Amino acid sequence: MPEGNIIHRLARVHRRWLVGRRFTADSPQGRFAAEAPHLSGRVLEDVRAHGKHLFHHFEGGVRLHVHLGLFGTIRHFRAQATPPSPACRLRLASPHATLQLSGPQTCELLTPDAEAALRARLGEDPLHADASRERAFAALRQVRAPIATALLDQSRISGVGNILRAEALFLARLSPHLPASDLRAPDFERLWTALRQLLEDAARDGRIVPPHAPPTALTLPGRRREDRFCVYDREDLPCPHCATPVARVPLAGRSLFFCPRCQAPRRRAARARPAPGRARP
DNA sequence: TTCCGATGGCCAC
DNA sequence: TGGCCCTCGGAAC
Repeated sequence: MPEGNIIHRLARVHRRWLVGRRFTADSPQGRFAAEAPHLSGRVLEDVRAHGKHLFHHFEGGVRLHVHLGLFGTIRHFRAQATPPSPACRLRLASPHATLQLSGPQTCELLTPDAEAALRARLGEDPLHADASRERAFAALRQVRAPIATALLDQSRISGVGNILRAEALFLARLSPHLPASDLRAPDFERLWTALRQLLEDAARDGRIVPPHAPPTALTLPGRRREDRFCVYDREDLPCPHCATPVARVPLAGRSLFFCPRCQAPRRRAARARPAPGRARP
């Protein structure tokens, strides 16, 4: 269930916990059986995240690239691991830790050059300390499609998924239908700030909880998932800011959630046209 | 027990 | 734009 925050959290945990250990690798499911021997016996040297992509650097220049897609999960075991599910694509085991990866969209070995080429195709990652907001702004402004569509384009900004898109546009009070090419600098600043805030909080806490989520978020027993969010998955529930029912519309095959009032399209500035039949002074 | 939808992304048309 | 792949939790029966 990954957006960029989850991947960065995984990278941070793996760096702290797994780097320096030597692993054996196998593929209970069999679909990584040909590659697993190339990892076995190698020491993990580093773990990096870029957007939704995770890179494990093993000694000898062997890179494991994982993209969890919509369904992928990584299970961690500090000591005794439970038997892997039949769908477990890759199991990495050391005496102190075991990882079980299942359902990834991508699980492959890369050379350092191939990893660099892949990362070069990705947009700025707001979670990278050296991310360039100027490049991100310029990349978004090249898109004529709605900003909601542009935000999911990983070659523009990397790591934003459907939840972050909805919550960040809401926090920035931007209409999801605004053409990205019409984005103004102050709009982008609010959007970038919202993205960074949501991603950083979620990477630390392990889940996305917007700062202005309804007061029921995470507190009431039996709470529903949608109570965690301001607009995502809250169709017809009141906007936490103005109580207008949250709208849900399909956009490019995904559900888009927004408040029709707080995120109303901005009105075009009225053109200065001289009144008919009246001379200018 | 069965079915459905989901925080992605690729491909064909 | 729609179909498809990957897996699994929870809703529906």
